[in-house]
Amino acid sequence: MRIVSGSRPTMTVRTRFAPSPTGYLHIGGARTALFSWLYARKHGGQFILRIEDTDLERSTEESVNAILEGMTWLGLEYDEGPFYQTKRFDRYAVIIEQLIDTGHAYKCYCSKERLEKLREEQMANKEKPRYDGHCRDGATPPSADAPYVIRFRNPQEGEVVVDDLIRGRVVFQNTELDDLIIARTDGTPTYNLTVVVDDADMDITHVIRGDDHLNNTPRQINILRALGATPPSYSHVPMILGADGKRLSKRHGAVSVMQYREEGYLPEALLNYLARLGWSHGDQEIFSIDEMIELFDVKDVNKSASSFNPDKLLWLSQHYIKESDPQHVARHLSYHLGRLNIDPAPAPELSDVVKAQRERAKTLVEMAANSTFFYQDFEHYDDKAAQKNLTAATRPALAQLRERFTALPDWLPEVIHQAVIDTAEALGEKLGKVAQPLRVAMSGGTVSPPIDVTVHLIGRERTLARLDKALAYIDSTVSA
RNA sequence: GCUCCCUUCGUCUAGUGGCCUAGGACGCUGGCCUCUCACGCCGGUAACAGGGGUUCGAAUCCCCUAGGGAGCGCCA
Repeated sequence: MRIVSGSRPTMTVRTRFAPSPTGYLHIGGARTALFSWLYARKHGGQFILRIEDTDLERSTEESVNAILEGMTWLGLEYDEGPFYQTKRFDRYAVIIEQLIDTGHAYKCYCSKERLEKLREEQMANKEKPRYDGHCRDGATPPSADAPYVIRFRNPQEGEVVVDDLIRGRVVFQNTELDDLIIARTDGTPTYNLTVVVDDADMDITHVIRGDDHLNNTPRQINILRALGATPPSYSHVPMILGADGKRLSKRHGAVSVMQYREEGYLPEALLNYLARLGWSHGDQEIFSIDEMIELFDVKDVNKSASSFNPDKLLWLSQHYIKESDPQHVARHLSYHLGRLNIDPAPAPELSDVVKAQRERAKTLVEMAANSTFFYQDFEHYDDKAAQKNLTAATRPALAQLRERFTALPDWLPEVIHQAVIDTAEALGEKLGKVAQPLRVAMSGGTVSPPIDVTVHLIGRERTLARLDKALAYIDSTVSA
């Protein structure tokens, strides 16, 4: 017998993301979710969110919330769900009963001790550890109330062919598969059963998931067939490695999606990065969400694992900060300013600050940190900056700037710019000799947007006050 | 150990027998621009894991080797 998985072209595409709530939404899961979401969107189908919480020991509500929060931040909205498997136990029980009735499943009374011993022996004999079918052909209960699990009676002959959309044709011999447990001693169903029942019940047409599930696929197809259901199409996406080529873990830095928000990334930057990790469309690097939906195809996903490259993400981050609508960036930036206890409500307009800063920040965290002086007076000058720029030699320039600024008819960048140039010319100095001291007086340090833009944004009143402060500072250090 | 999967610059990748003395991007790097920091622009660096075939011709097809990974749970 040959069992082949295939797609059902006549049905509308329905994909799902099915995380188990045992932690936050991580990068790998987010990419799988993204691919599933893109595929559904591209084909005008539905994307379903299903929480696989059958492991009562490890599943937590906090994890569920963290996953939901991550999905929301990324903008991966689902059309149905979230469905919780723990709320479907009755349904699984019916299916398990059905499998027993049709002879596709049986009660197994083997003790954990026996199984453990069996496994050890097989390992010692260099065999693949697997269930030996002890109870497969009718076991007599050790006692009337003996505990038992339910096992799926896997075919012992033939092969299962998985026509994976990413890996191509993968063939498994049924002789390699053993009779897996589908219901625990306490009656609760296990993963391989619930995933199959749900995918069938929810009419999932395309299963896109991590390739750690590839080896489970033939078992799931066998259960599906026993149920008389048509297997969905499968796509197993390779895993994401850390920058060192090792499995991604906490020590590689951020693995949680929400941590990227904390670190100042725009969701579209992360999405673009994740999309390009394993998937490509020619030489194109930048994809808007709409372009991804239009161009994505699971067939174009690579077969090999890829390493996470923080530098490239940073590049994309800067790209989106630079190219996105300033209002949009401002909304995300205000979150980070809030974390610095800065209220961007008073002047200057935050989107104007974004326009001034967007070419010199790779993340919103960086932009927020470099923008504090627009909203708050700084306490101290940077030592080196002050030593070099706030001196007796630069005092005349600052004094003259104060005079000219006071007299300006309009407070506009062009006019301010001209005033700085005029000051330099009047003193016979190069522009930098005037602009840089002014910059330090305005920002407390040596880095800021173009000086005219900076001064303009700070506003006349505060500009004059900061010039006064700088002049006083010079006087105090010179006389000291 | 067994089964399954993977292998192009440091990294992400293009490439589906001739367009490849292998293209793009990130990074690194030389230069230009410049009021700081940046942005931008121009240039450079660097790869088909190894070995056998098939073919007039192979990064592309086949085989072997090596390396990496996943699975083998009353986890998902």
